[in-house]
Amino acid sequence: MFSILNMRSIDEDVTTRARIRDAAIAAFGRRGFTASTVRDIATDAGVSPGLVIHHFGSKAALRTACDAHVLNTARASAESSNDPDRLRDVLTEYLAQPDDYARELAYIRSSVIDESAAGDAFFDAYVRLTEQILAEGVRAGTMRQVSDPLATATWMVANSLGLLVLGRHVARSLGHEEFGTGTINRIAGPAVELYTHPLYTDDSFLQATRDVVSDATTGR
Amino acid sequence: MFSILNMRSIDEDVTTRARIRDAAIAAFGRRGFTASTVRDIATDAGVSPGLVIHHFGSKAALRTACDAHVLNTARASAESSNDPDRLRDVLTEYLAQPDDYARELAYIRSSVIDESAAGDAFFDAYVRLTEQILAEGVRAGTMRQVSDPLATATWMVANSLGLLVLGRHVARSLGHEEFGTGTINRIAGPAVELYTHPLYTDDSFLQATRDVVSDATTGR
DNA sequence: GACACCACTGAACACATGTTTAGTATCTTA
DNA sequence: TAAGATACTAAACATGTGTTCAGTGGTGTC
Repeated sequence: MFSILNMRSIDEDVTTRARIRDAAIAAFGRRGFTASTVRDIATDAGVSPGLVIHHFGSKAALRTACDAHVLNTARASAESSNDPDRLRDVLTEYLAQPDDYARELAYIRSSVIDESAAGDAFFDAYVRLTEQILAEGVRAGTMRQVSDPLATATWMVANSLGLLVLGRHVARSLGHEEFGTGTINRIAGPAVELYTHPLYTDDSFLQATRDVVSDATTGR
Repeated sequence: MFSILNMRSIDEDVTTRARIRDAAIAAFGRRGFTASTVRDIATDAGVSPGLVIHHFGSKAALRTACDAHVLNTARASAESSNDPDRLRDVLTEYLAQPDDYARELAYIRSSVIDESAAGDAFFDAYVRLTEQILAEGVRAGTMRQVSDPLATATWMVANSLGLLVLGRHVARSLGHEEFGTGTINRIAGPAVELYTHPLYTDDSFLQATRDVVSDATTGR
């Protein structure tokens, strides 16, 4: 309850306003926006409920401030460098150190789950980033040209974010107490393995899938 | 509001109790458990709020009844046949006809997102099913033996369920109004393509990943 | 026909919610 | 130091919540 407050990932802004915002980020990430109450956030921040409204205007505006602090920061740093060599995959970076970025990850998770303009923007930016990474990989010869870059990038982003959203289940499935470094370490290998060595031994299932899809798309 | 009530996927149980349960399934799937109110469910079912409690005892018990109706049914049918040749991937089947199973899919989505024993059981059962499918594929020669079957199965389940959980984003990313048949048709090909033709042209990234993981696991 | 049982409603209850308000302390600035 | 703004609290308000309760009408049973 207290140990979650001093993580090195969030800058040490000690103003009361920042303390409230950080408590809200933790609450929204833990229980979601609707289930989090202004009173709980105020208690976690050691403050009266009225002060939360005084500083942010409303619970919805508080959420917007949290979005700006977590998501927009992550999104901006993902979009920051135009140099393809230095493209940074922010989410992967966060996921690589899940214990240090636990709050950011939890907040991104809940933003992406419930309807939120900031969550939408994050997902879309992440797809664009992945498209760039794919294109650059092809140019560099490290990746194969895929048939549908946009859909492939979307699928890969859904995979990464799906790991985050379903982290609790993934951890439990692997016998871990909670989602953390151990879970990531166990999953990363097999995931990259699937991207490196094909699961299927021939094209038959791919052909079958394409046949079904084209049947559904053209005639019925 | 009314058209969502007559779908062919849900059996035509016309008792009031069943009408309430179906309205609850729709509400929980649409807005989640916490955000759904007993009053809204009662209104959708054309009934007074008191009757909802009269039939199910409490909102929590109503949820349990919905779990039993949707998740346990799906899970049971996934586990039903012991014959590996007839293993049915229920979620894939649902996802193949997203318009027909919209309510079930939405309900599974929200069950898997928020903490729910039924959602946990569904995920775990789905991992076991995937492990069996992988093992059978290797035996039949259609799939390659992976290095970590449990982690691979967990990752694949997270991918499939991630597609469902993030369906809204996936649809938007592909320019679709909403998540439906069109979205699935566009995604299925590239997804199976990645399972068939490797993304990476050599082992270097896989090796790098394994080095990082083993470093983190052994010494620090 | 009387009785018990059941589905069902409308109103109320107790509590939790986001927000407002009146008032107090604390800080800033001239 | 005086004054005005700002940070902050305690209490109240209005509304929405899950649930309860008293009562009504219908249905089947002896």
